Order: sequence, then structure tokens, then C-alpha cells
Amino acid sequence: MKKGNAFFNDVYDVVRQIPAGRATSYGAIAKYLGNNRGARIVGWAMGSSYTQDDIPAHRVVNSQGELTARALFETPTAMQEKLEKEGITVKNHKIQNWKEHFWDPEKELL
DNA sequence: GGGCTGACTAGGC
DNA sequence: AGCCTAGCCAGCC
Repeated sequence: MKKGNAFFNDVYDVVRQIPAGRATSYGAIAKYLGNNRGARIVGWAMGSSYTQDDIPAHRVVNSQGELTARALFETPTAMQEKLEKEGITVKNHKIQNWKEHFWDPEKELL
């Protein structure tokens, strides 16, 4: 059995299944994959592949609904605009009504 | 093979 | 309430 290589694949697969207008957190994905403490790996895994158009990285934020990844985007506002374009209200780089926009893979993908 | 790093999270001060 | 520290896991040098 291979190592975390599958973990990366799982992360991409989950992120791709995130519906528009919704967002999830690294911790949620990590927990869904079995690594509730491996949230950093999730973010890093995508950080290494956020360049792929198949992965809506802008729909993945931290547990606070904060757009922590905007710094890696081409522009610091690209992430926010993408989310707003999908119907998510973003204020001060944070998702408003985060609880309502939160997309839990454990509940949706279960 | 050991150590560092990282889009995190939760707890402590 | 805000800042700091510790923990965890997987890839890369």
C-alpha cells in the first residue's frame, strides 16, 4: 500500500466535489480522510496543486472561514471574488455566514 | 535517514 | 479578545 500519495488524491477528489456557493475547511477534509490533525497536509497538498484548474481551491478555507490561501493566488482578491461570484459573501477576507456556507464532506459525501 | 517546512487547529497565557 | 506555543502528518533537501 502506498503512503500519503493516496491522501493527496483523496484531497483533490473531495475538493472537486465541493459544490459552488459552498466551502469547506482543511480540518473537515483532513478529518474526512482520517487525519483530523493533518489539516496542514490538506492545505499543503492543495498548495502543491492549487495551480490545477480542476481543483477549486478557493472553496477551501480554514476553520474560521477565513481566506488564508488568498496570498497564494495570482491576486490577493482573486479568491474572494471567485467566492462572491459563486454567491458567497466575503468580508475582510472572511466568509460571512460561514456556518451556513460550510460544506461538510462527512455529511455530504458520506 | 534525520530534520525542516507548511493554505492548520486547538489550547494556554 | 488577541498572540504564542505545541501537536500532527506527509513531502522534500
